Amino acid sequence: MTEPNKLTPREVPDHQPAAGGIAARARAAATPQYLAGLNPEQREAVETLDGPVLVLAGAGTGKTRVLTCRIAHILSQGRARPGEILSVTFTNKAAREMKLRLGQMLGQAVEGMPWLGTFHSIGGRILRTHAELVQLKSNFTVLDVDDQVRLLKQLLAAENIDDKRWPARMLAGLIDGWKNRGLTPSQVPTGEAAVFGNGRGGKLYASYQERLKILNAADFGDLLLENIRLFREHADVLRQYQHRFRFILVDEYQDTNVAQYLWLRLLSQAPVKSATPLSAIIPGAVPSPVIPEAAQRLSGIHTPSADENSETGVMDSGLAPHGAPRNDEGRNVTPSPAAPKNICCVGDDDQSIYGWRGAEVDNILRFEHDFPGANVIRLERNYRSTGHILAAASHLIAHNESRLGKTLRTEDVDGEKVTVTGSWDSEEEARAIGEEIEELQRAGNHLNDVAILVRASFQMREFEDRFVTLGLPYRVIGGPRFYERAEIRDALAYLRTINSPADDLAFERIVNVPKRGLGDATVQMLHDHARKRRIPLFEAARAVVETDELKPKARGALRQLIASFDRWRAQREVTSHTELAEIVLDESGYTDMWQKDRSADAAGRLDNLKELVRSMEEFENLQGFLEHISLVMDRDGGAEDDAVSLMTLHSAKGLEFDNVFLPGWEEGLFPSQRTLDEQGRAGLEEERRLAHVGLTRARRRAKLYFATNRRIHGTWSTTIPSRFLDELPAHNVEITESKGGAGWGGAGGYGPSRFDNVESFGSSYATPGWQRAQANRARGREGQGDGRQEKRQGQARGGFNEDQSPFSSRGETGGFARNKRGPMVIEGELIAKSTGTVSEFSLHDRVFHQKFGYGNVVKIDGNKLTIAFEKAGEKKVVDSFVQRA
DNA sequence: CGAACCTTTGAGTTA
DNA sequence: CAAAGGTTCG
Repeated sequence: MTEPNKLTPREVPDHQPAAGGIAARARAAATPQYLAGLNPEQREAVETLDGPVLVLAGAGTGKTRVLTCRIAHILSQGRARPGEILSVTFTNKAAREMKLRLGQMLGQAVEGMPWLGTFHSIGGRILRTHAELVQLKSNFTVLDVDDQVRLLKQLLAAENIDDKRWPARMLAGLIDGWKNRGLTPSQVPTGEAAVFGNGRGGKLYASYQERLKILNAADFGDLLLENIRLFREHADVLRQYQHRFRFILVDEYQDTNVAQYLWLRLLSQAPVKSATPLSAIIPGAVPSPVIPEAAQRLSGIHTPSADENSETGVMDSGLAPHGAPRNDEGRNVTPSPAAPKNICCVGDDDQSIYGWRGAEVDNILRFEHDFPGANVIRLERNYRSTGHILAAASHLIAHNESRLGKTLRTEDVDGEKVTVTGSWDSEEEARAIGEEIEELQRAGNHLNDVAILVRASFQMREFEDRFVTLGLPYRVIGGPRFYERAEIRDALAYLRTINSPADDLAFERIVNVPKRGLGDATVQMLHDHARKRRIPLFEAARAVVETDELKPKARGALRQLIASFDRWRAQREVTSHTELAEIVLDESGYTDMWQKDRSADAAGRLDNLKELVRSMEEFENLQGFLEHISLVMDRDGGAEDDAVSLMTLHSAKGLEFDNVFLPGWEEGLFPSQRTLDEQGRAGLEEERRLAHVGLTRARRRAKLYFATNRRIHGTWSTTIPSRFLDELPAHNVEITESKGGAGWGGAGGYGPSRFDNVESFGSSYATPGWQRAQANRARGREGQGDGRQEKRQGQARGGFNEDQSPFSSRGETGGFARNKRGPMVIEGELIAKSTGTVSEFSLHDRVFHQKFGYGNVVKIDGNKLTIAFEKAGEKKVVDSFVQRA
């Protein structure tokens, strides 16, 4: 959660004190400066240090600010030392942001907060300290999803389970889900354990955990689950931490899952004086109602909601999942031996968007129950968005039933209305947005103040293509994590194999990368060998090369590989770890492999490898590097240049921009059909919260889009506008025509007209537009054949009659691609945009492009080049985007 | 063993 | 449509 990356005048009431120097700290004794800029609610949230506090902080209300000020307050009041404050966030980015702000606030007075970090990094850290107690060694490896799946595949094979019918990925998902809910193998409800592999799911989970211990490895879920197990089984260790953490702060509390909840609950309990059975604190420790509750949920048995609404004050949907009975007596109302610690959770139930990852909105809805005597403080003053945007967002989210209810206020001007624009298809949508961005740019806006937020990442491509053509700089935020990229994982696998010869997964990953002629057959026989003698793969390999079981070729290659590793391990003693990494990548032929690779991303991969080596410098040694890499490595930043940000709605949480474009508001895509199918009404509400998050990212302009046709799985289908558009308050919304060429709308389109019936916004399905759309969809189903034809049909349906359409008379004789609309306009735009300067490239030049790879120039038009790419085909690109190859 | 070709399946969000 | 998995042939 990163709050303002930029302070606007509107945020004056929320203004950050200047970095606190000595003077600032001297004054802190009187009215600390960090308190001065806070509004009364914020101040209450900062100053209420004792007992449990829940801060319900709506979007843009200064959540991060409250958290950091609170820490500053605790420290300056002398209530705790930095090492006695546990402060957890979800992302590294949020943790970094808080550290940064704290540093600014307190000067260098604080060396740093050792226990400020993500759930996973802190969990991992605690686990390493007590690794032996959970059958691990302190240098255990954190597995990524890839390793997990490969391990599970092996287990499936061992059990003779057909991995077609029972994919390893599915099992990985199930196990992950169980871990998210804090369930060890023995605690998984039998019914649930049986759903996989003809009843063998539970068994597989158990053997997976066993294998992890043998490999000295933990997966992400273990970082918390094993922590919980540690605390449960070793009360003395738990007590030690309970004692240490005098204050606990939790960011994004609405996103916590059951495991995180249990973990927090364990830690937030004051030290237990008498021998209180842990089961009194942790329901999961003994058979307890909480697990069955979750079990019912997953197995699809929805128990009708008991009427506990009056108790909790939560408006319950009456439908699962959130409406499931709460079993308060079982869960945590058990009288505690001591009052809960000073725990402060900050969150916003309206921004809970990680239900699919196991987050329990219930955690925040139920806070007052869990922590009796809790102070609940609402932050409702929004310092971010204009009136219209805030009104639209509030009205939308008001359609949700499961919420605590907040009313965001702003003192800002109304500003521009939220716009809704319909386009013919996703291409036109991208074109329209591209144009609007250029317009904003011309009006003096920085591209850094512009973001496009999509529901699903596949939507990004169209924008990227468009921006490349326009020469509009952009950056994709999120995307695959740095350490998830193949080349990084490969490099790490080499280092892991050096560091821990028992890491079979790592060895297996690189044994034939680059190709050494050690294929499946060889690996299989190594496996057999290893299993028979109960030794790691690497040792098996060492043994096997001494026999003649392998063909000479494979034997030689394997022998050489083993010799290399022996050499590297020896060098480890005398070389720095960064140098070693370079040597390894070099001598293994790995960098060579990519240098020879002619594909578009090869250059980028080599860069990533360099970046990896560079990042190693921050660590003491190889060991330390490997311990943290999987938890700490983040996406590459590079936010220096002025560029449009492109990301998913999920990764936009915590950010804000002056101008926010929200494309793809169509049924099926947003709200996502899959969420609806899987989660029903709760899913719809989560999607709506996502919409709310999207809107509230905008400071000054929020622009929504929907397209009538979209390519799904490669085929075009007709779509209908999202119901969320119907749920916007008409007063704050303006319907505009798509600018990306002749509009299709007019009297016949459902764009404008669906908002004619101004007062009927609440009853979505009654609007004329909705009905038309429904009818349209029904017809659209008839002929789903050739996409192009589909489009033409749709065009007629969309409401053109021949006279209205500027292109209809031209038909297909105009000499333009049939499915390209308004090519003249585009051409004109291109020419107009052309700088006129003669390109430094000439025909047939061989060039390289970051995204498309190698190609030849086939046409030059000012600074616009048409290039035939070897892989990507022919594309029109601005010359500054390519370099001579 | 591995490249080349063919078939199938799947595109939702992530620490 | 694209990636991933399977099959075939050199």
